[in-house]
Amino acid sequence: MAKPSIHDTPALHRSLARDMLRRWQSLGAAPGARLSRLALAKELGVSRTPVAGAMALLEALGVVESDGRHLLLRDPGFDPARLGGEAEGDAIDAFIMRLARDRRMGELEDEVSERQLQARYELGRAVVADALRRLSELGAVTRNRGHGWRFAAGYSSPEDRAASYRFRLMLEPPAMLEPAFALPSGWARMMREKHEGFLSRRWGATDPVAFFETNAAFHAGLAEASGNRFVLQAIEQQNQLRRFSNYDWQRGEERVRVSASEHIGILDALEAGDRAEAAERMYRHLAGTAALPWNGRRLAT
Amino acid sequence: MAKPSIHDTPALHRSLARDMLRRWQSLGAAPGARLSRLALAKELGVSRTPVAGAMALLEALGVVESDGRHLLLRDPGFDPARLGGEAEGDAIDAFIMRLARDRRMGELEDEVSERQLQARYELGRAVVADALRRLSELGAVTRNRGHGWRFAAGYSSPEDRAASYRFRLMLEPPAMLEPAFALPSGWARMMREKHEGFLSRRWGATDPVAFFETNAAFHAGLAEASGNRFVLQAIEQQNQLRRFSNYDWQRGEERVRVSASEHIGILDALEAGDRAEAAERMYRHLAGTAALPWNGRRLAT
DNA sequence: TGCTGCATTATGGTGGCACACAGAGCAATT
DNA sequence: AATTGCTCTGTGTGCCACCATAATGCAGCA
Repeated sequence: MAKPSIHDTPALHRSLARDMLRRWQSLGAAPGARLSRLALAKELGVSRTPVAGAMALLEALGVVESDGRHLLLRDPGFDPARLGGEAEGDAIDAFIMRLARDRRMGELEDEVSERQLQARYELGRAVVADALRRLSELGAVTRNRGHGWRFAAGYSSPEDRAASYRFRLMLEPPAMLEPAFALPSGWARMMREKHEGFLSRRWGATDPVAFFETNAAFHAGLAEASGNRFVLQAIEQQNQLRRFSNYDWQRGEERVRVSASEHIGILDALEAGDRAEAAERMYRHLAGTAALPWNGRRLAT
Repeated sequence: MAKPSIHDTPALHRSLARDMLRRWQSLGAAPGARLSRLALAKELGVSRTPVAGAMALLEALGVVESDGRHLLLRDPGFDPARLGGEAEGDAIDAFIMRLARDRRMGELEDEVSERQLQARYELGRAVVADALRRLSELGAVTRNRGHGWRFAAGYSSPEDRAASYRFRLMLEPPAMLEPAFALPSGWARMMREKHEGFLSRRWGATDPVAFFETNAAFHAGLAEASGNRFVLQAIEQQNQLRRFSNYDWQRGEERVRVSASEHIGILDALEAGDRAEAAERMYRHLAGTAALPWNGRRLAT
């Protein structure tokens, strides 16, 4: 087991290997090309050490060959996805999601201490502390004045929910009218297909989560297309908040169909080049969703 | 020196003491009133231990008197500000400000390691790491893939500056039209006085910083009045970003006068109850400021 | 000269430990 | 019965050392 394997290899090495592979493919590099570790290091903005590690990994996979001293590219067609860990969601993100799930299930008290969480989830101090800090920035959790943390009670309250929608109403429609607004090529088609999937398939048990993520990606994608990083940041934050707090997850099939077709309508307008119409539809979409009665139970203050 | 003094007393104790003092004053508590530590603890959402500490502090200051067993209120008029540490700016905040200043002075490289910063500023690792993480959330600094951090080069770039203003243009005017919008009583008058100070006084050397903070407080105050916590959060983030990156700090007297009078104009409209007019003026104010040529030097990419 | 392997140094994440302090139970006091 | 002092346990933070790994210097080589 001394050979470098895909697993148990430093994350940075894998990540660099993936990046290089992608770059070779997009540049159409031919097998047999000579590679310089030093040049690669400069290109990637990193020192030679991790580059050497990445190349060792690629050599073990037969993508690259070392004739003692020099590196030769052998199989540039290797699928980068096989290097795994693509969306190596932060350990912190993963933990936040577990917290969200357990909270939803009612398996987690309102008031917790960092130690409890450390023990319960078998995590290091750093991860727990970071996650709590991030959640507190979202407003999902607050520090007690003394010890411990408290999951914000009013967190999924109707007031917060309304504030969230009003906030998005201020941002999302105008974002589509930004002068720099431009969708990445292929994005609209990809999104459309995902949404149509929800309309044509029968509604399954795992679909609520899948639809939530599609929905989040839709809104984040449009925010990104606005070209304004602050808008993107704000929308991603809203997504994370909703992901954590379970807004809307239980919306039910009927409402999902409505949402999906509204999204598709927005895509229609965008592809027709009518951004004003798209913004208008976005406004109605958000306002309509906001006005829905919400079936969450009201927590005690 | 064994007596509890204002200093070297746990921050929580001081903070609780301040809170209680404020509450007594706003409730108009009379001297001689009996106090129960247990009741106070419940009120403050904290255990009896820190409450006891806070009361010991107040006793040392003569605000409260202990007849062996019971607590009596003696001097409810004591000025809470004398307890000091009011805006006990996080060590982290203070450090961030030092970084900002040194960066502005060009005394800090583009690329730094945590150790360097630790050594240079004689701080613990935790403070440095936290500060960098917070700055990275603002986008002011980014992690290198390997080791080290890099101050975002394009950070005060014209593009980012424009994005920031466009973001605020989307939020701030509509925020003033929110149905729940309501200014705290006295806020408008207080703000007006501050601004008029800048118009009437001669322009001094320390005024740029003071005006920046007044300006930030003005915008944050309006955001808060909107009643939407997401709006407030976004605006505060923008303030912190601008504070760090030194947008506008060197605007010069003439421009400050214009800004101050535009702010006063907005206050006029609000006090007249004409929020539509106020929002319109806010829009013009932001758009006008955004269009200013910016005299910052452009950093190399 | 430009690159490599090897060796050295520096970095940042992690875990253990200690300390100051918050929380909570209990007997005593009124 | 309510509240307090006392005490003990639990909590979070700072400090330190360790370790995997990234950066870098250097001699050798094409």
